[in-house]
Amino acid sequence: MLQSQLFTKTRREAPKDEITKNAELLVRGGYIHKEMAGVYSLLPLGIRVMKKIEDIIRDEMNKIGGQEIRMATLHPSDNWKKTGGWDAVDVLFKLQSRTDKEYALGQSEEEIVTPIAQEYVTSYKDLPVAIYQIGQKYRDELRAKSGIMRGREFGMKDMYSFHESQEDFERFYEIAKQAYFQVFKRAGLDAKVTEASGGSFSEKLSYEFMVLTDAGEDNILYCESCTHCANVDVSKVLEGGDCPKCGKSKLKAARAAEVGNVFDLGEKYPKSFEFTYKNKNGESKYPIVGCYGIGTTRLMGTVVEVLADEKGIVWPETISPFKYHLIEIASGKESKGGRAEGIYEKLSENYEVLYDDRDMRAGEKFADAELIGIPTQVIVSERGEKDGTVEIKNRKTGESKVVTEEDLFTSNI
RNA sequence: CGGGGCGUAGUAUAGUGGUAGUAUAUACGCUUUGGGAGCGUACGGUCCGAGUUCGAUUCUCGGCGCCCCGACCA
Repeated sequence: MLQSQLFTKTRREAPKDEITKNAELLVRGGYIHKEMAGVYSLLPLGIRVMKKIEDIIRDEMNKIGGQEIRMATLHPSDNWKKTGGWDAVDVLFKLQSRTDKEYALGQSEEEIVTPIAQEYVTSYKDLPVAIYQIGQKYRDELRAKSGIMRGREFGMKDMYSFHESQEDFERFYEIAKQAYFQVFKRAGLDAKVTEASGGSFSEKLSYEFMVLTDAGEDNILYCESCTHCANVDVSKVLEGGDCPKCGKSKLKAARAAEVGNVFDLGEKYPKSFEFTYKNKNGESKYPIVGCYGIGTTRLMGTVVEVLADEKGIVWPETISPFKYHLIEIASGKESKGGRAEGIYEKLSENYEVLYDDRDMRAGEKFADAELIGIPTQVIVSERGEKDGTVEIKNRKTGESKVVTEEDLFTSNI
């Protein structure tokens, strides 16, 4: 894409109404536009990042047998009244039509997915099944905060699985857990999963996937020698205490952002909708339901928080809006055009390229490129004109090297 | 929801009970061109309502909005 055609542009100064790094950089870079507290629109660069995040999630969910659907976000109030959520869920946005009908905006989709599954799951042969969607969620938060980390409207992947037994749910949970780790790893994050809260069999399982960052809202304790991680509120060992799992290290305290979670919903929702299936013996049974969320918007914000440096955003290649940022430095009067344009044409046959063809000085282009954060910059100027080379600069490390155009086209860099 | 802070050009900021200033952005011209260039010109602003006052962007009250801390986060 030609950067001269990109309708957004960067801002030199941080907006006065954003303090957090993720919002400040994403607004300055032209990724997002704030509509009101806790509500942001995604601009061309932002939607590209979001789509990549969604594609990674989609890929991993499909691999474990998840089937994608798209549920309504405008919900009938009856469903929420059946489950009790209409009165119990305080973050539920409720709205009234001009004919006094009541609706809810989806803050989670059990009320919708359960009746859908009910229609098709009638036998144990139909189980297990996992259904997911990626879409917008609405929550009437008392206080939106931390930029895109906690909004009133946000993107989320939510999957729901239905099982014949608790054992089968837990079997599937392990599979989903590995898929979640893959998602976060592919998106450039190192996630930890909290241990189940308490050991009592009467308590339902609930796991949270955490990424260490000061921008998070949770305080956790974790072990550096093993995978142990627990929320401070439920941890039975204090900071500095021996790890209850491996005993090799002392627990460390940290701030973390919850980027994903899992809930064991048991039979609650099937019961609310009288959703039963027939087991092998012809008996009617309620399925066990599991719910798995990943906040896509929050994931995007977390990546910015964790990887950005003082110059701007640093995207992992997997979710960067473009693979290459081609920067033309037209130091001489008439060197503009020709060479860089040809490289752009050829390079964009195989890769996503943002081509800074704007008539600006080098310093401003470099500053913009650093703010936007595409991992690999390709700098074209008269320097390599004679021998057909360009400069490749790594956004993260700042290291640069000279490569031939041919090597660039074949990504042999 | 409790507490605190704040609303001035597109953006970021000064300032004043009496004509609102700077930077940046934008447009045009000339010079410049590997780290956010220089000069000149132009365009553009006091959140909304009420009150006090001869006069309110400024003071008072109310509303709306934004940020931060806390609480909350099936």
